[in-house]
Amino acid sequence: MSTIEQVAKVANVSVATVSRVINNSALVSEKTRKKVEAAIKRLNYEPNFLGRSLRQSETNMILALVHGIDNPFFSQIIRGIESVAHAHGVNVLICTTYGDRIREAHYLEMLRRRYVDGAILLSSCMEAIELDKLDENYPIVQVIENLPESKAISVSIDYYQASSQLMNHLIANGHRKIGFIHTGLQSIVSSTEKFKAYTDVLHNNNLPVLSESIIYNEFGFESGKKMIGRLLDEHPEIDAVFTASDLVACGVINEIEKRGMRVPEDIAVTGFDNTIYANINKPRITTVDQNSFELGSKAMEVLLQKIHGEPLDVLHVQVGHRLIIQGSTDTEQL
Amino acid sequence: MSTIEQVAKVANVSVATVSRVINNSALVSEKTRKKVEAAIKRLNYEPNFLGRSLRQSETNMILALVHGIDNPFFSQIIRGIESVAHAHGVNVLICTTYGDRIREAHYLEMLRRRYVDGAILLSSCMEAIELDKLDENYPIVQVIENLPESKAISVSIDYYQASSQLMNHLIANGHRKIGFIHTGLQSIVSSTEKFKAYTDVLHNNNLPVLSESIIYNEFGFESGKKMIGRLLDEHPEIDAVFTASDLVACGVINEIEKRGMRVPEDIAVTGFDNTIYANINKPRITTVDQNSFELGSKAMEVLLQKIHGEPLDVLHVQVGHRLIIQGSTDTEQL
DNA sequence: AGTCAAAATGTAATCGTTTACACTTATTTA
DNA sequence: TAAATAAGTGTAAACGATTACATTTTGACT
Repeated sequence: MSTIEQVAKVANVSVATVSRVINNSALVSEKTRKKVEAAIKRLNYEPNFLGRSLRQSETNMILALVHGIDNPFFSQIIRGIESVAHAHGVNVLICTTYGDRIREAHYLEMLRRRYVDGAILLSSCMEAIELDKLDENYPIVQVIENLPESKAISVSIDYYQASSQLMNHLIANGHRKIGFIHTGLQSIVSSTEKFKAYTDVLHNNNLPVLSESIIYNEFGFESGKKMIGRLLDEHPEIDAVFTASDLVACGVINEIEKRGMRVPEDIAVTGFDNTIYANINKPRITTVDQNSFELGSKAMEVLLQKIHGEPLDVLHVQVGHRLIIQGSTDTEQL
Repeated sequence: MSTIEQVAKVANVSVATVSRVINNSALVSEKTRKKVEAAIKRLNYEPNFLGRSLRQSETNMILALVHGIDNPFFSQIIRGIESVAHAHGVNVLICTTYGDRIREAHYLEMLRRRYVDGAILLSSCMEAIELDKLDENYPIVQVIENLPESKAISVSIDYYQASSQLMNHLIANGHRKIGFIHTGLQSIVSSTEKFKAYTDVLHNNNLPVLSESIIYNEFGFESGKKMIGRLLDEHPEIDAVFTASDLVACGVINEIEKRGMRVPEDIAVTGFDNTIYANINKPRITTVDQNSFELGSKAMEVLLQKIHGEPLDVLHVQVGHRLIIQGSTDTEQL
């Protein structure tokens, strides 16, 4: 590989001049620019990132740390991140944690070691104290999840309100025995807010709380099947189920139908996130659109501000959501 | 942030000694090691990766370049890559191209600029010539797709054989009017091999070729719906459809049922990849398991060999596949 | 032609590491 | 005890870029 020095030699100029050409400095005559460009082309030269970044202490790369990449909801958020990042000449490196604390910490070393200029955390599994410590020293932003005690800025929808709307929709459609399927870590906000809305709405309507509250850190099809099975065994009377994600709802519906009941006629089911899963299931699943693309782009905008040292007045950025009523709760939509 | 020099000053030793401690050199006495470690702790020092990498010209990071991250088949492959990488202390940076040549080239700059030690390309959209040029200078490996004329090593299953098996299965089940849904770029091997197998098997059985050959670079639900629509308009007689991916098969089945026909009784449908989509659809979809995890781990092993300059005798690594017969082609599986 | 400012170029320090080599001790060996 | 060896440490040169500052060249103006 060729270096700036070799280019300088070939073009018969100094390394400084070559650097100026690379960085489009105005301080270089047309003649030498031509000469240098020819040399660059001849040697097939590409500036070494490490050298440059070391000197400038910025890399124009950011880290998007995500639980796993096969969740279509996450991948939409990442598209949002990328769109803003690319518009600003910033590259996005996606790394996966699969909920593993050690691996998460390991990738976050990239911040400390100046490999990236900042990080966006999608559903981090850190504690508030660790997060705050990181936040004091490096530009980071949380999306979807936010640790309420933490001072690190976060971007998400209003889970409580969205969940309340879903619950009110179920009640308006005549459901009285509504179950709740708990997935996701107990500690994360999206989970607790959903559950809080669920119980609050029930209480306000003098209805019973029927929840399967074994906690999984899983949003999968199979865990949906397993948990609705348990819930039905315990509460065969339920006529509706609130779940935390579309894929879980798919599993729930699958198991309900396997047991000979119909959705939505016998039991209505709601999902969350408005992913492809909600729309390829038969019936389509009533869900909440989180504006995932906007979640991502907003998060990236905030991160850029932090990177550039601009002051931020808010601790939380809220994005609007949209209720999507479909066949899994409403026969008219079938 | 503190530097190695500050640590050296605090510990009252030279930077070389600090470096030795960091890198666990045997050439340092227990006493000084303790002293240096205390200083490191006190200053909260973390080695700057850029400095180190610049000097050693290796980063212990590799790039996984992928079309998009929401394809569960891809994400399984990436898990395979990660598992081998992490076992060797290598980090995996995932970057997305969405089939955009320019963006792909842009991320591949990371190779040239020494930001990563190597790259794995999942369904690259480069030309063979470009790819070969890259391959001459940097460690790269292709997975799934491989450009036949290229000299860059690749890892995949035998698409031709897998597709033939699917076709023979359909014919064995009595189907005679079998359609083909073309998705993916015309140029990519997985597509062409599938189509070749399709036509070859039909010819061998004196059956007609009925294909919808508009080419999309899309493996989506909606494109499946659209294309089966066109195919049915033109060939209402078909009794089976071969598709290139599970999600496309979902769309195809959805549209068939919307038109009042049943799967598999009226029309049998096959998918590809054995993803979650094949298993949440009703009926479950007959498909081919590509051993995606193994595809990824093999690819990473090969890449490590290339990075370490070990000679490789083969140009292509083949991984075994498995036919999965399910309800979408076989009433007995319903 | 001589003066001066502006433009173009070069020199060398710098970023934070690693590491070859030189040097100083401590330990063994004859 | 002196010489030879080994172990521990330090010095300074890399790695490949950017950039403040110094220097040279150019061109305009008197």
